[in-house]
Amino acid sequence: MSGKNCILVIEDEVSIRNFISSSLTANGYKVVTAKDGQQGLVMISSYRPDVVLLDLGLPDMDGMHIIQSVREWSLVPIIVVSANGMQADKVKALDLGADDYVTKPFGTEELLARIRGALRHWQTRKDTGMSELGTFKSGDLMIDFDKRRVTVRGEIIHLTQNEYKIVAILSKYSGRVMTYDYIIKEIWGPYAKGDNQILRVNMANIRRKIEDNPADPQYIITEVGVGYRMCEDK
Amino acid sequence: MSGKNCILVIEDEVSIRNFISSSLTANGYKVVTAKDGQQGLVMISSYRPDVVLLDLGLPDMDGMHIIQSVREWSLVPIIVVSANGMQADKVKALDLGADDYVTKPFGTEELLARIRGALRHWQTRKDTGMSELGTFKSGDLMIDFDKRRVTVRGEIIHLTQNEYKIVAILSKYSGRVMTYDYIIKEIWGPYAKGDNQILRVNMANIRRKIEDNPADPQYIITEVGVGYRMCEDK
DNA sequence: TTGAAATATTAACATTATTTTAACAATAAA
DNA sequence: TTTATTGTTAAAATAATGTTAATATTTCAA
Repeated sequence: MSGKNCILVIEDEVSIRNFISSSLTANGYKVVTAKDGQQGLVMISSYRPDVVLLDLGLPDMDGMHIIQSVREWSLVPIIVVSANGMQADKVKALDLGADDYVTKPFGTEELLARIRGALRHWQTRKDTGMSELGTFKSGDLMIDFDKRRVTVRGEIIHLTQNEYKIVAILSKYSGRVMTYDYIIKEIWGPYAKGDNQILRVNMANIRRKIEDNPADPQYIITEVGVGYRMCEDK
Repeated sequence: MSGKNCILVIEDEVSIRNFISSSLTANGYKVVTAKDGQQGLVMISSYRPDVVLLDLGLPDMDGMHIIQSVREWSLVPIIVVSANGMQADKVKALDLGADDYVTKPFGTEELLARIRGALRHWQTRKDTGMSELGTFKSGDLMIDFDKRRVTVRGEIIHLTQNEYKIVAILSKYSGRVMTYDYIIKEIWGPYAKGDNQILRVNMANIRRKIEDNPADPQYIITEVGVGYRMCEDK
């Protein structure tokens, strides 16, 4: 990795901007900031940051609009910063092409983890021309996409077609939240009914098969109101 | 190696039969004898010896015919005993599937060496299977791609053209799920009808031939909705 | 060439696996 | 607490696969 990774922080509140800025700088990132959407869009195109941290609650411009604009010409990872409880916003942001989100209030560790995740994904997408290798691994869980085989501690786990598809989607984008809607459309097609009951049943079955304690899942985490997230390898 | 190895001696001359029999018994082998071809064939199928010692000059039946008959259903090592000078016979016997030969007169040491060799080959073929390029092995199942020969526990399994192709495809990519579509296109060409009925019938026939319990297959596993998978060697 | 044997294909039905629905329990958010 | 969301279970409905037998088709030897 040559040089520091550059993070653009788009955030109107000075205190939060400073907090993020110093946290990231202290951890070896180069940081640039923008105090509103207008300035943010300009800086994305001029600075070409490696990651964008975007507060959804900006004064001058709807955050969704920024995501949309950027996605018209760039795939730079966008991590959305949203106020707690605004679940609908998270879903919408992810749908529009945001890569991940953190909820206020958040700690440095969480923020750094998300940024690392975004950078890693971005890197592999650039390196391998997507198609992230033939296997996924997280803890004792292993997925061999070539063989279409899932193992936990070496034991072969049998998954049905839909179960496998769900796990495959989640692990392909591990570390990122995949919205219910996205997963459902991916498996049952665009005309599937909006309800996520089937997905819930499938998830229960998957967890029964891959988790030590399905009531306290370690691999697939629920993000209430948003979707599921596969943990990245530790 | 549990218990003694069993050697079947097919030989019409009493003196030679007794000589061989006592030599082998003295060296820890279990020996059964047959005095003609007819009796020999019966004993191979009933006693399942580990090695067959076959005199080519039998009164009732051409030795070549015995080799041929046995090779239709078993790979048990056959050591041919031939009169000196019958070079053409040796070649023909080996072509038909004999494993080795000794020429009369022979000594105990030579005979024992040949038997040990045959047992060793047989054992490694059974144990490590593969090792030799061009073969596949999983459990008791062995496939010799060069000879186009499939055996289960040493017994030769006759597969039809299509059955063999299916097994060959699956074992070539063992451990990986091969989709119905791929297999069908591979065998019946790109314009085969999409239905997999034929494949299902073929699979039923294959399993009846190679599986201990076709209702609970150990070698070829079905991945519902996807395809079939040949188990990797255990 | 013919006819028996082997093989391939088709069709009908049995069996099994998966998906979906529904009712309710547990948990998290407001 | 109250409500919304998610988890869980079991039964019903659906779909996929296995199995058998009858019917073509091919192969091969006389």
